[in-house]
Amino acid sequence: MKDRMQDKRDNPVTDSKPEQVIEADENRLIAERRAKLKALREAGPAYPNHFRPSITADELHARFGDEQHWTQQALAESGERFALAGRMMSRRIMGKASFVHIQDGSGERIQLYLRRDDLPQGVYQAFKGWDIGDIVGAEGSLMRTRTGELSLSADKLELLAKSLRPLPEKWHGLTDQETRYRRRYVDLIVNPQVRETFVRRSQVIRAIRGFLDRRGFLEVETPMMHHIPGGATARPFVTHHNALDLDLYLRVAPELHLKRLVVGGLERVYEINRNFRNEGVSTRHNPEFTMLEFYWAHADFNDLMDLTERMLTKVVAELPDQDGLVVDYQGQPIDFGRFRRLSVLEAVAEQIPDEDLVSLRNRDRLRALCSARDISFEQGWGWGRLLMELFDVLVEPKLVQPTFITGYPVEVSPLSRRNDEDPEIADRFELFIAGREIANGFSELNDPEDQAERFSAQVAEREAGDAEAMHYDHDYVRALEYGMPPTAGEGIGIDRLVMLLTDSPSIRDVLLFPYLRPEAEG
RNA sequence: GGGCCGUUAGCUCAAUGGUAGAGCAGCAGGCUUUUAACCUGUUGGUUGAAGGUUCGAGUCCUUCACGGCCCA
Repeated sequence: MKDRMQDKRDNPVTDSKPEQVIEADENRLIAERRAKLKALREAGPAYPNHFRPSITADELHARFGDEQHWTQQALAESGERFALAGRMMSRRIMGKASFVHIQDGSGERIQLYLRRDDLPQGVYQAFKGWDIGDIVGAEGSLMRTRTGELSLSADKLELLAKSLRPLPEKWHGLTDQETRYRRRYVDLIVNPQVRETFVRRSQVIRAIRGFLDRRGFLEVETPMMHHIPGGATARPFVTHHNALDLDLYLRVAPELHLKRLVVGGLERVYEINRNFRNEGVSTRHNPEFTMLEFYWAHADFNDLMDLTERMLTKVVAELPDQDGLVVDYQGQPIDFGRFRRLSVLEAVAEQIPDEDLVSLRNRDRLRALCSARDISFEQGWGWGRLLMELFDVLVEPKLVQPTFITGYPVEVSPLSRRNDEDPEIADRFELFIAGREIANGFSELNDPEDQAERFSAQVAEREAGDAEAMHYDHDYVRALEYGMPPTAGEGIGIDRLVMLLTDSPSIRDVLLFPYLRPEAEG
């Protein structure tokens, strides 16, 4: 394999004629740049890799940004030299001198001051033929311009990589949503807040890892390809293993594997990774998305709520540039310092004044309430599922501030442990913020016989036509039969959490490459 | 899946059914501290695709593709 790649490399790229590689969306601007590239190739290596920057733009601004201290005179006297490499974002040519803004790997910009007579013979002339978008290297000393802008006065300048495609316009930038998602690389170049969003995403995940690691949780990776999809009620993607001639499912959740690990004695485990669900695409749903799932032996769902509250508070507090625990999301303040707790029944009763905790468990009563609100339901549904339909419509959108909802019916919680006092209720909670489900956790069902019965019930639902119902996982039941310690487990939707913490209205804004239909040919 | 909106130059946007334009970018020239630099000149289009109505379609109609928002 390596050899083949080497062969390709030995084949000089200069042999290919630009005319032969012109693609459908080529235009005059690109053709002009290709002609310049051709001239570069004839003059020597067109894509050199020897220049090494000594500092980044953000470091320079941090060190020398103080205009009072680092005056033009102070900078001139220091005489320190720096090498910078970055993409040319704007250019102002004034005869024999020019100003250029470059943007480097730090994401920041810094101005270069170029004078023909300061640069080696011919370099300034060559520079005038370069383009915005080209990546350049410059070396020189710092100065401050008349208007006070920190700039590098360059006496060495070199083209490091030619850009063939014009960047979006400097003032309006790139605003077309489709192009921004399809060409995320361009979006990242020209829209600084995109970079900030993904830096923040990384910080959130790092903070979560740190929080769990400090508490003795072990990060693990479990299979993405499952023989039996399980761990969530969702339609899976199907793929095929050729050599084994076997259909496999992309996982909808890592849950059952992680709990096998708890059986095996890894009593605090977590995984932050992708799940795949074969559902619609919207501002809140992407076919692949990132979940944190963690399992904690000798703890229950109440411990999880406490831990989740502490984790989210900590994550928000640790975010750089975050002042306090109140985060603004789409114009509404969200207070990560206060978490409310109430049951599904209480939450629904709050919205329907005439009902109480007893009447809301009556199946016929719930049917009537659904019908009155044009909420469709199926004949086989019990009180639990009917109640959840009401909850989804009446309560969920109103849960703006962080709220733990408890008291989920067992009917909609096939993997949760039953409550000791009320066997129709699961020891489970979900966390809602900004009207969205952020986390789902419960005391795990570790009774293998109960679990076997619930799988059977799910299989019956499948056979009745529910494509989202779970399959029977015999090995998982077998694992439980070896004995799983009492355990609590939880999943947190990382993408949705990051949306909240980056004030992003769409999940696509927190995914570097969100799913889009293929571009039309031609 | 349904409803509404959108797709015009590289980018951001105009254009009563009547010759497709502007700004930026580009190209040529000028300018040795500019800041969306400036000045002069100038190139650039299969108006998302395919049909239809019309003397004439970017504009009206149909279908399709892709996207956005809302709903399921």
